Amino acid sequence: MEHKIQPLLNYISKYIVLSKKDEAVLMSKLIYRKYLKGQYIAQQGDVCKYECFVISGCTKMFFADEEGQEHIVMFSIEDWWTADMGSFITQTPADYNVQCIENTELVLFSYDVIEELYTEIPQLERFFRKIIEKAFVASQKRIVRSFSLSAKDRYLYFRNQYPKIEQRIPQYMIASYLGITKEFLSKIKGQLIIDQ
Amino acid sequence: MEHKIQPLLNYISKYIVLSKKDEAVLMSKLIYRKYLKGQYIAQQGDVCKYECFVISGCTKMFFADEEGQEHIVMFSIEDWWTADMGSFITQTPADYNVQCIENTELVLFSYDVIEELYTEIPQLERFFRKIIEKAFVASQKRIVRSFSLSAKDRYLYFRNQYPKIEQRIPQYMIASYLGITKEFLSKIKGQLIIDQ
DNA sequence: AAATGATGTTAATCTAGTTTAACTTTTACT
DNA sequence: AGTAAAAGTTAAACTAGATTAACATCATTT
Repeated sequence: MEHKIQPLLNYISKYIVLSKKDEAVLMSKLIYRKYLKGQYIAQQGDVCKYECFVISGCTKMFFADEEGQEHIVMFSIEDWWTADMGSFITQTPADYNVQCIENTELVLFSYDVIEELYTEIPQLERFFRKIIEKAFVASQKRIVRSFSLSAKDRYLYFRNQYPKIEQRIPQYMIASYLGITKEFLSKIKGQLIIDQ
Repeated sequence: MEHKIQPLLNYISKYIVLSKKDEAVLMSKLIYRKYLKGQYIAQQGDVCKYECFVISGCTKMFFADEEGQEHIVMFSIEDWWTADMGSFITQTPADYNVQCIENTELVLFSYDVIEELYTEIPQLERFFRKIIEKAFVASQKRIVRSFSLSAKDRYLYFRNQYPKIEQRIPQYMIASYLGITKEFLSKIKGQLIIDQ
C-alpha cells in the first residue's frame, strides 16, 4: 500500500515534516480505495464518514435542488480533497453528493481516525489547519467572482485557472459549476470563437 | 485589559480548555483596540497584518471592482472574525478592505504573534482549525445559495439568518452583500409588503 | 429653520441569461 | 457496422435583475 499513497505523503511533506514513525502510524490508519466512473463516494442525506484525498481520477460534489436541478459545488482531481466538510465536522446528514467522473483512487480519513491522529500526531492539526485555510480563501474568492464577473468572464477564469480540468469534464457539468445553463455556455463558446 | 477581552476568552472556551497560565500568555500577546465608525481596519493593496476578533460593533469586508463598484463579501459583528485571510496567511497584498460600520472594539492577532502562539499553546492550532472549518462551511453554503436561489430568496434567507444584522446596516449595503442593486432590493421589499 | 448629504423609492427601458424545443454530433454498446 | 443514449448546438420567446433618472425621506450641521 505504501507506494499507492505516496502522492499523499509527498503532499503532506509540503506543509509539515513527519518522522518515518509518524508516517507509519498515519499509513496504518488510512484506507486506500478505488472507485469506478459513476460511483458515489458520499450521498446527500447520509452522514459524511470520510475526508477523501484524491490520488488519481476526478470527482464532482453537487446537490439536487427542489426541482431536481443538479448544482456542482466543486470538482476534485489529483492532489486535492473532497468531502461535505459541513456534514463531516458536525456528523450530521450531508447536503451534497460526491460522485466519480472518472475511475478514481482515494485515500480515506474516517472521522474517528482523524480525531485519533490529531492526538497521536499533533502536527497534523497544523497540516489540516493550513489546508482548510487555503480552501476557505479559494471559496471566498469564488463568491467574489460569482458576484462581480459576468458568466463569460467566469468561464474564461475557469478555463485559465483549471485548463487540465476543462479537458476532462463534459461541458454541461462546467456550466453547472459556473451557475449557468449548458445552452448559454454553448453560446459563450461560440461567441469566443467568432471574436477569435 | 482582562475584562475587555473576556468575550474572546468565553468564545475560545467553547472550543478548547486553556489553563489560567495559557490565558495569561495569550492575553499578554494580544492587542485590544477601538475604532470609530467609518475607520478602516485594513486596506486593499496592503498586507493584512491582523486577524481580528470583534468584541463589539460591526464591520464590512469589501472590494472595489474596476468600475469602482463596491462588493461586500462579509459583515462581522460581536463574537465573529474579520480579516482578508488570503492576504494574512500568505502575507501578500490584500484584495479587500475592512471598514467599521459602527464604532467597534477589536482584539488583534498579529501574524508573528499567532505563529508564536501556535508553538507556545499548541491547543490554539486546534482552536483555529475548528474556527476555519466553520468559516469554510459557511462560505461554501453561500456559494450554493448564490447559484440556486433567486435574489428574493437570498434576501429572505439573510433576513431570517441574521435578523440582528439587518437592523443595523443600511439597505444598500445589504443589497451589495446579496449581489444585487439597491433599487432591486427596494422592489423586492415592496413586493414582500404587498404579498403581506 | 434651512441646507446639505446620505439613504431609500418608483418607474421606464434595457440586457444577460433562462426556457423550450428541434436538431446535430459524439460516444458507447450489441 | 448499426443503434441508442449522451452530449452539444442553435434560435426564438421570455424574465430576473440592471441601469438610468427623477423624486422622497431622513439625519446632521450651520
